[in-house]
Amino acid sequence: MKDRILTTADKLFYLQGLRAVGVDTIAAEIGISKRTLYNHFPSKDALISAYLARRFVTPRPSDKPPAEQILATFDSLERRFASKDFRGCPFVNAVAELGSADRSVRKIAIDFKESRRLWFRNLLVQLGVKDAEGLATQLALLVDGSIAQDLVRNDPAMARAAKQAAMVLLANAGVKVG
Amino acid sequence: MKDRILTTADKLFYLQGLRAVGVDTIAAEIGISKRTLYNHFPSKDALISAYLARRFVTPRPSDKPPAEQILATFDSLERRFASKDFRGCPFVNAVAELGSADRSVRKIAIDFKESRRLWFRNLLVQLGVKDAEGLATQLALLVDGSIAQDLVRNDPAMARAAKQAAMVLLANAGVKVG
DNA sequence: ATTTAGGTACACAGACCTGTGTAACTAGTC
DNA sequence: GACTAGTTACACAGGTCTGTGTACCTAAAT
Repeated sequence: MKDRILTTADKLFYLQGLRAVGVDTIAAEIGISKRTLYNHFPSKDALISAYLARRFVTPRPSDKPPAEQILATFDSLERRFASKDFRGCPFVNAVAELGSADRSVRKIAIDFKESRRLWFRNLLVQLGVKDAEGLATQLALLVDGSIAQDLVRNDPAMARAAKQAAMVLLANAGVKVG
Repeated sequence: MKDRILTTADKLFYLQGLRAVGVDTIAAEIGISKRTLYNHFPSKDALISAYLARRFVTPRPSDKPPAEQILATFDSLERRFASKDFRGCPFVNAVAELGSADRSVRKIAIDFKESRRLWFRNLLVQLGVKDAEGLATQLALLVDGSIAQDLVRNDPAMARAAKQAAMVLLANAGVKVG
Protein backbone atom coordinates (compact mmCIF):
# COMPACT_ATOMS: atom_id res chain seq x y z
CA MET A 1 0.00 0.00 0.00
CA LYS A 2 2.71 2.43 1.06
CA ASP A 3 4.34 1.64 -2.23
CA ARG A 4 1.23 2.23 -4.27
CA ILE A 5 0.84 5.60 -2.60
CA LEU A 6 4.42 6.51 -3.35
CA THR A 7 4.19 5.38 -6.94
CA THR A 8 1.13 7.53 -7.56
CA ALA A 9 2.49 10.46 -5.60
CA ASP A 10 5.63 10.27 -7.69
CA LYS A 11 3.75 10.41 -10.93
CA LEU A 12 1.57 13.34 -9.90
CA PHE A 13 4.17 15.32 -7.97
CA TYR A 14 6.72 14.98 -10.70
CA LEU A 15 4.43 15.76 -13.61
CA GLN A 16 2.35 18.51 -12.06
CA GLY A 17 4.35 19.92 -9.22
CA LEU A 18 4.35 19.59 -5.45
CA ARG A 19 1.94 22.37 -4.65
CA ALA A 20 -0.30 21.67 -7.60
CA VAL A 21 -1.19 18.20 -6.36
CA GLY A 22 -3.26 17.75 -3.23
CA VAL A 23 -3.43 14.65 -1.07
CA ASP A 24 -7.07 14.25 -2.09
CA THR A 25 -5.98 13.98 -5.70
CA ILE A 26 -3.41 11.33 -4.92
CA ALA A 27 -5.84 9.27 -2.85
CA ALA A 28 -8.53 9.56 -5.50
CA GLU A 29 -6.12 8.49 -8.22
CA ILE A 30 -5.33 5.28 -6.35
CA GLY A 31 -8.91 4.80 -5.31
CA ILE A 32 -8.26 4.85 -1.59
CA SER A 33 -9.58 7.14 1.08
CA LYS A 34 -7.60 10.12 2.23
CA ARG A 35 -7.65 8.62 5.70
CA THR A 36 -5.66 5.63 4.52
CA LEU A 37 -3.07 7.88 3.02
CA TYR A 38 -2.69 9.75 6.28
CA ASN A 39 -2.37 6.44 8.09
CA HIS A 40 0.79 5.77 6.11
CA PHE A 41 2.27 9.25 6.00
CA PRO A 42 1.83 11.69 8.86
CA SER A 43 1.74 14.74 6.61
CA LYS A 44 2.07 15.88 3.04
CA ASP A 45 5.57 17.07 3.81
CA ALA A 46 6.52 13.55 4.86
CA LEU A 47 5.08 12.24 1.62
CA ILE A 48 7.10 14.76 -0.35
CA SER A 49 10.27 13.75 1.46
CA ALA A 50 9.55 10.08 0.79
CA TYR A 51 8.90 10.88 -2.85
CA LEU A 52 12.25 12.59 -3.19
CA ALA A 53 14.07 9.88 -1.24
CA ARG A 54 12.68 7.33 -3.66
CA ARG A 55 13.98 9.39 -6.56
CA PHE A 56 17.48 9.24 -5.15
CA VAL A 57 18.86 6.39 -7.22
CA THR A 58 22.53 5.84 -7.89
CA PRO A 59 23.71 4.29 -11.14
CA ARG A 60 24.56 0.64 -10.69
CA PRO A 61 28.23 -0.21 -11.04
CA SER A 62 29.36 -1.17 -14.50
CA ASP A 63 32.52 -2.72 -15.84
CA LYS A 64 32.42 -0.82 -19.07
CA PRO A 65 35.35 1.53 -19.66
CA PRO A 66 34.99 4.68 -17.54
CA ALA A 67 35.00 7.05 -20.50
CA GLU A 68 32.20 5.07 -22.06
CA GLN A 69 30.21 5.18 -18.85
CA ILE A 70 30.56 8.93 -18.67
CA LEU A 71 29.44 9.48 -22.21
CA ALA A 72 26.63 6.96 -21.89
CA THR A 73 25.17 9.23 -19.22
CA PHE A 74 24.34 11.75 -21.89
CA ASP A 75 22.84 9.14 -24.20
CA SER A 76 20.63 8.04 -21.37
CA LEU A 77 19.66 11.65 -20.76
CA GLU A 78 18.72 12.04 -24.40
CA ARG A 79 16.41 9.04 -24.18
CA ARG A 80 14.76 10.45 -21.08
CA PHE A 81 14.33 13.84 -22.73
CA ALA A 82 12.54 12.18 -25.60
CA SER A 83 9.86 10.87 -23.26
CA LYS A 84 6.86 13.14 -22.96
CA ASP A 85 6.86 12.41 -19.25
CA PHE A 86 10.19 14.06 -18.61
CA ARG A 87 9.83 17.23 -16.59
CA GLY A 88 13.29 18.14 -15.42
CA CYS A 89 15.15 17.18 -12.29
CA PRO A 90 12.76 16.46 -9.40
CA PHE A 91 15.25 17.77 -6.88
CA VAL A 92 15.89 21.05 -8.65
CA ASN A 93 12.16 21.45 -9.22
CA ALA A 94 11.42 20.83 -5.57
CA VAL A 95 13.95 23.41 -4.42
CA ALA A 96 12.65 25.87 -7.01
CA GLU A 97 9.10 25.39 -5.82
CA LEU A 98 9.58 25.12 -2.08
CA GLY A 99 12.38 27.61 -1.69
CA SER A 100 15.47 27.09 0.36
CA ALA A 101 13.41 27.50 3.50
CA ASP A 102 12.57 23.81 3.46
CA ARG A 103 15.74 22.41 4.94
CA SER A 104 15.16 18.68 4.49
CA VAL A 105 14.21 19.01 0.85
CA ARG A 106 17.24 21.09 0.13
CA LYS A 107 19.50 18.65 1.92
CA ILE A 108 18.40 15.70 -0.16
CA ALA A 109 18.81 17.77 -3.31
CA ILE A 110 22.35 18.70 -2.35
CA ASP A 111 23.16 15.10 -1.49
CA PHE A 112 21.87 13.92 -4.83
CA LYS A 113 23.84 16.44 -6.82
CA GLU A 114 26.94 15.64 -4.88
CA SER A 115 26.52 11.91 -5.32
CA ARG A 116 26.40 12.32 -9.07
CA ARG A 117 29.43 14.55 -9.04
CA LEU A 118 31.31 11.94 -7.03
CA TRP A 119 30.28 9.25 -9.47
CA PHE A 120 31.86 11.29 -12.24
CA ARG A 121 34.92 11.96 -10.14
CA ASN A 122 35.55 8.31 -9.41
CA LEU A 123 35.46 7.43 -13.07
CA LEU A 124 37.77 10.33 -13.87
CA VAL A 125 40.21 9.18 -11.21
CA GLN A 126 40.20 5.76 -12.82
CA LEU A 127 41.07 7.47 -16.06
CA GLY A 128 44.00 9.17 -14.41
CA VAL A 129 42.64 12.65 -14.97
CA LYS A 130 44.63 15.20 -13.05
CA ASP A 131 41.92 17.59 -11.93
CA ALA A 132 39.21 14.98 -11.46
CA GLU A 133 37.39 17.19 -8.94
CA GLY A 134 37.10 20.15 -11.24
CA LEU A 135 36.22 18.17 -14.32
CA ALA A 136 33.57 16.20 -12.43
CA THR A 137 31.94 19.48 -11.44
CA GLN A 138 32.01 20.64 -15.03
CA LEU A 139 30.38 17.44 -16.25
CA ALA A 140 27.71 17.79 -13.60
CA LEU A 141 27.12 21.31 -14.86
CA LEU A 142 26.54 19.98 -18.34
CA VAL A 143 24.08 17.42 -17.09
CA ASP A 144 22.05 19.93 -15.12
CA GLY A 145 22.28 22.48 -17.88
CA SER A 146 20.87 20.14 -20.45
CA ILE A 147 18.11 19.12 -18.06
CA ALA A 148 17.12 22.73 -17.41
CA GLN A 149 17.23 23.58 -21.10
CA ASP A 150 15.17 20.55 -22.01
CA LEU A 151 12.65 21.39 -19.32
CA VAL A 152 11.80 24.64 -21.04
CA ARG A 153 12.58 23.83 -24.68
CA ASN A 154 11.65 20.18 -24.76
CA ASP A 155 14.49 19.43 -27.08
CA PRO A 156 16.46 16.18 -26.70
CA ALA A 157 19.21 17.72 -28.81
CA MET A 158 20.29 19.47 -25.62
CA ALA A 159 21.62 16.14 -24.40
CA ARG A 160 23.65 15.71 -27.58
CA ALA A 161 25.07 19.21 -27.23
CA ALA A 162 26.07 18.39 -23.67
CA LYS A 163 27.70 15.20 -24.84
CA GLN A 164 29.70 17.07 -27.47
CA ALA A 165 30.91 19.50 -24.85
CA ALA A 166 31.75 16.66 -22.49
CA MET A 167 33.84 15.00 -25.18
CA VAL A 168 35.83 18.17 -25.70
CA LEU A 169 36.40 18.55 -21.98
CA LEU A 170 37.47 14.93 -21.64
CA ALA A 171 39.81 15.12 -24.61
CA ASN A 172 41.31 18.28 -23.18
CA ALA A 173 42.02 16.39 -19.97
CA GLY A 174 43.91 13.76 -21.89
CA VAL A 175 41.17 11.15 -22.04
CA LYS A 176 40.90 9.20 -25.26
CA VAL A 177 37.29 9.32 -26.41
CA GLY A 178 35.78 7.15 -29.10
CA MET B 1 1.70 52.42 -8.98
CA LYS B 2 1.78 49.65 -11.55
CA ASP B 3 5.53 49.75 -11.18
CA ARG B 4 5.47 49.54 -7.42
CA ILE B 5 3.21 46.51 -7.68
CA LEU B 6 5.53 44.86 -10.17
CA THR B 7 8.62 45.58 -8.09
CA THR B 8 7.09 44.01 -5.03
CA ALA B 9 5.59 41.10 -6.94
CA ASP B 10 9.01 40.46 -8.43
CA LYS B 11 10.67 40.32 -5.07
CA LEU B 12 8.10 37.98 -3.55
CA PHE B 13 7.48 35.77 -6.54
CA TYR B 14 11.15 35.29 -7.19
CA LEU B 15 12.20 34.65 -3.63
CA GLN B 16 9.27 32.55 -2.46
CA GLY B 17 7.69 31.11 -5.56
CA LEU B 18 4.63 31.86 -7.65
CA ARG B 19 2.15 29.70 -5.82
CA ALA B 20 3.56 30.47 -2.40
CA VAL B 21 2.75 34.17 -2.70
CA GLY B 22 -0.83 35.36 -2.75
CA VAL B 23 -2.11 38.66 -4.07
CA ASP B 24 -3.08 39.63 -0.53
CA THR B 25 0.52 39.27 0.52
CA ILE B 26 1.74 41.46 -2.32
CA ALA B 27 -0.83 44.17 -1.64
CA ALA B 28 -0.09 44.09 2.09
CA GLU B 29 3.65 44.37 1.47
CA ILE B 30 3.13 47.56 -0.53
CA GLY B 31 0.47 48.82 1.84
CA ILE B 32 -2.27 49.09 -0.75
CA SER B 33 -5.62 47.39 -0.89
CA LYS B 34 -6.12 44.24 -2.86
CA ARG B 35 -8.73 46.12 -4.88
CA THR B 36 -6.12 48.54 -6.17
CA LEU B 37 -3.94 45.66 -7.30
CA TYR B 38 -6.84 44.18 -9.21
CA ASN B 39 -7.50 47.55 -10.79
CA HIS B 40 -4.07 47.36 -12.41
CA PHE B 41 -3.90 43.66 -13.24
CA PRO B 42 -6.98 41.69 -14.19
CA SER B 43 -5.76 38.48 -12.58
CA LYS B 44 -2.87 36.89 -10.78
CA ASP B 45 -1.91 35.16 -14.01
CA ALA B 46 -1.58 38.52 -15.71
CA LEU B 47 0.62 39.70 -12.86
CA ILE B 48 2.80 36.62 -13.21
CA SER B 49 3.16 37.22 -16.94
CA ALA B 50 4.08 40.84 -16.34
CA TYR B 51 6.60 39.77 -13.72
CA LEU B 52 8.29 37.42 -16.15
CA ALA B 53 8.16 39.94 -19.00
CA ARG B 54 9.95 42.41 -16.77
CA ARG B 55 12.63 39.83 -16.05
CA PHE B 56 13.33 39.47 -19.76
CA VAL B 57 16.32 41.75 -20.06
CA THR B 58 18.90 41.51 -22.81
CA PRO B 59 22.51 42.45 -22.17
CA ARG B 60 23.30 45.88 -23.50
CA PRO B 61 25.68 45.98 -26.47
CA SER B 62 29.31 46.32 -25.61
CA ASP B 63 32.39 47.11 -27.66
CA LYS B 64 34.65 44.92 -25.61
CA PRO B 65 36.20 41.99 -27.46
CA PRO B 66 33.66 39.20 -28.00
CA ALA B 67 35.66 36.56 -26.13
CA GLU B 68 35.87 38.88 -23.16
CA GLN B 69 32.15 39.49 -23.24
CA ILE B 70 31.45 35.79 -23.25
CA LEU B 71 33.71 35.08 -20.31
CA ALA B 72 32.45 38.13 -18.44
CA THR B 73 29.03 36.47 -18.45
CA PHE B 74 30.33 33.89 -16.03
CA ASP B 75 31.94 36.48 -13.79
CA SER B 76 28.66 38.28 -13.63
CA LEU B 77 26.95 35.00 -12.77
CA GLU B 78 29.40 34.44 -9.96
CA ARG B 79 28.60 37.83 -8.50
CA ARG B 80 24.88 37.08 -8.67
CA PHE B 81 25.37 33.69 -7.05
CA ALA B 82 27.12 35.35 -4.16
CA SER B 83 24.03 37.38 -3.35
CA LYS B 84 21.77 35.78 -0.80
CA ASP B 85 18.82 36.88 -2.91
CA PHE B 86 19.74 34.69 -5.84
CA ARG B 87 17.25 31.89 -6.31
CA GLY B 88 17.93 30.47 -9.77
CA CYS B 89 16.47 31.38 -13.11
CA PRO B 90 12.98 32.84 -12.78
CA PHE B 91 11.92 31.36 -16.10
CA VAL B 92 13.09 27.85 -15.33
CA ASN B 93 11.54 28.12 -11.88
CA ALA B 94 8.23 29.26 -13.33
CA VAL B 95 8.13 26.37 -15.79
CA ALA B 96 9.11 23.95 -13.04
CA GLU B 97 6.34 25.26 -10.81
CA LEU B 98 3.53 25.82 -13.29
CA GLY B 99 4.24 22.90 -15.57
CA SER B 100 4.25 23.05 -19.33
CA ALA B 101 0.48 23.37 -19.27
CA ASP B 102 0.78 27.12 -18.92
CA ARG B 103 1.47 28.05 -22.50
CA SER B 104 2.28 31.76 -22.16
CA VAL B 105 4.75 31.21 -19.34
CA ARG B 106 6.51 28.50 -21.25
CA LYS B 107 6.70 30.65 -24.37
CA ILE B 108 8.40 33.51 -22.61
CA ALA B 109 10.83 31.06 -21.01
CA ILE B 110 11.72 29.58 -24.37
CA ASP B 111 12.13 33.03 -25.89
CA PHE B 112 14.46 34.07 -23.10
CA LYS B 113 16.66 31.00 -23.38
CA GLU B 114 16.82 31.40 -27.12
CA SER B 115 17.68 35.08 -26.91
CA ARG B 116 20.64 34.31 -24.73
CA ARG B 117 21.77 31.53 -27.01
CA LEU B 118 21.61 33.93 -29.95
CA TRP B 119 23.61 36.50 -28.02
CA PHE B 120 26.35 33.91 -27.60
CA ARG B 121 26.07 32.88 -31.23
CA ASN B 122 26.50 36.40 -32.53
CA LEU B 123 29.66 36.89 -30.53
CA LEU B 124 30.99 33.54 -31.71
CA VAL B 125 30.28 34.47 -35.32
CA GLN B 126 32.28 37.65 -34.78
CA LEU B 127 35.09 35.46 -33.55
CA GLY B 128 34.93 33.42 -36.72
CA VAL B 129 34.00 30.22 -34.90
CA LYS B 130 32.96 27.56 -37.35
CA ASP B 131 30.15 25.88 -35.46
CA ALA B 132 28.85 28.98 -33.75
CA GLU B 133 25.38 27.44 -33.39
CA GLY B 134 26.57 24.37 -31.58
CA LEU B 135 29.04 26.14 -29.36
CA ALA B 136 26.46 28.76 -28.42
CA THR B 137 24.16 25.99 -27.27
CA GLN B 138 26.94 24.46 -25.23
CA LEU B 139 27.73 27.76 -23.54
CA ALA B 140 24.05 28.22 -22.75
CA LEU B 141 24.11 24.77 -21.19
CA LEU B 142 26.96 25.80 -18.94
CA VAL B 143 25.12 28.92 -17.86
CA ASP B 144 21.93 27.06 -16.98
CA GLY B 145 23.85 24.24 -15.41
CA SER B 146 25.69 26.53 -13.08
CA ILE B 147 22.45 28.31 -12.19
CA ALA B 148 20.70 25.04 -11.36
CA GLN B 149 23.66 23.82 -9.33
CA ASP B 150 23.92 27.07 -7.45
CA LEU B 151 20.20 27.03 -6.74
CA VAL B 152 20.57 23.83 -4.75
CA ARG B 153 24.14 24.11 -3.51
CA ASN B 154 24.42 27.84 -3.04
CA ASP B 155 27.98 27.77 -4.21
CA PRO B 156 29.32 30.59 -6.40
CA ALA B 157 32.23 28.32 -7.36
CA MET B 158 29.81 26.74 -9.81
CA ALA B 159 30.13 29.87 -11.93
CA ARG B 160 33.90 29.56 -11.92
CA ALA B 161 33.69 25.91 -12.93
CA ALA B 162 31.41 26.88 -15.79
CA LYS B 163 33.88 29.57 -16.84
CA GLN B 164 36.74 27.08 -16.86
CA ALA B 165 34.73 24.74 -19.05
CA ALA B 166 33.76 27.61 -21.34
CA MET B 167 37.40 28.53 -21.77
CA VAL B 168 38.27 25.00 -22.80
CA LEU B 169 35.42 24.91 -25.28
CA LEU B 170 36.39 28.28 -26.74
CA ALA B 171 40.03 27.34 -27.03
CA ASN B 172 39.03 24.11 -28.70
CA ALA B 173 37.10 26.15 -31.28
CA GLY B 174 40.22 28.16 -32.06
CA VAL B 175 39.40 31.22 -29.97
CA LYS B 176 42.30 32.85 -28.18
CA VAL B 177 41.37 33.29 -24.54
CA GLY B 178 43.22 35.47 -22.05
C1' DA C 1 -15.73 -17.35 16.78
C1' DT C 2 -13.31 -13.63 18.43
C1' DT C 3 -9.71 -10.54 18.11
C1' DT C 4 -7.02 -7.39 15.51
C1' DA C 5 -5.13 -4.67 11.83
C1' DG C 6 -6.19 -2.21 8.41
C1' DG C 7 -9.38 0.15 5.05
C1' DT C 8 -13.70 3.00 4.03
C1' DA C 9 -17.05 6.66 3.99
C1' DC C 10 -17.93 10.99 5.18
C1' DA C 11 -18.28 15.04 7.58
C1' DC C 12 -15.87 18.79 9.34
C1' DA C 13 -12.63 22.42 11.19
C1' DG C 14 -9.78 25.97 10.01
C1' DA C 15 -6.95 28.05 6.95
C1' DC C 16 -5.94 30.08 2.70
C1' DC C 17 -6.80 31.39 -2.02
C1' DT C 18 -8.69 34.37 -6.12
C1' DG C 19 -11.69 37.57 -7.47
C1' DT C 20 -15.84 40.83 -6.86
C1' DG C 21 -19.09 44.22 -4.98
C1' DT C 22 -19.93 48.45 -2.65
C1' DA C 23 -19.84 52.66 -0.42
C1' DA C 24 -16.85 56.10 1.27
C1' DC C 25 -12.77 58.92 0.85
C1' DT C 26 -9.07 62.01 -1.21
C1' DA C 27 -6.80 64.52 -4.83
C1' DG C 28 -6.45 67.29 -8.36
C1' DT C 29 -8.98 69.79 -12.25
C1' DC C 30 -12.40 72.50 -14.60
C1' DG D 1 -17.97 74.38 -5.74
C1' DA D 2 -18.59 70.36 -8.74
C1' DC D 3 -16.64 66.68 -11.17
C1' DT D 4 -13.53 62.92 -11.90
C1' DA D 5 -10.10 59.28 -11.27
C1' DG D 6 -7.97 56.60 -8.34
C1' DT D 7 -7.80 54.56 -3.81
C1' DT D 8 -9.49 52.44 0.50
C1' DA D 9 -11.87 49.49 3.82
C1' DC D 10 -14.23 45.59 4.19
C1' DA D 11 -17.24 42.03 3.53
C1' DC D 12 -18.17 38.07 0.90
C1' DA D 13 -18.74 34.23 -2.51
C1' DG D 14 -16.93 30.10 -3.84
C1' DG D 15 -13.25 27.36 -4.16
C1' DT D 16 -9.16 24.67 -2.52
C1' DC D 17 -6.19 22.83 0.76
C1' DT D 18 -4.35 19.97 4.96
C1' DG D 19 -5.43 17.31 8.56
C1' DT D 20 -8.70 15.04 12.02
C1' DG D 21 -12.59 12.57 14.12
C1' DT D 22 -15.70 8.84 14.06
C1' DA D 23 -18.25 4.96 13.18
C1' DC D 24 -18.41 1.14 10.28
C1' DC D 25 -16.59 -2.60 7.54
C1' DT D 26 -13.66 -6.57 5.91
C1' DA D 27 -10.49 -10.25 6.15
C1' DA D 28 -6.99 -12.74 8.04
C1' DA D 29 -5.05 -14.97 12.16
C1' DT D 30 -5.55 -17.10 16.30
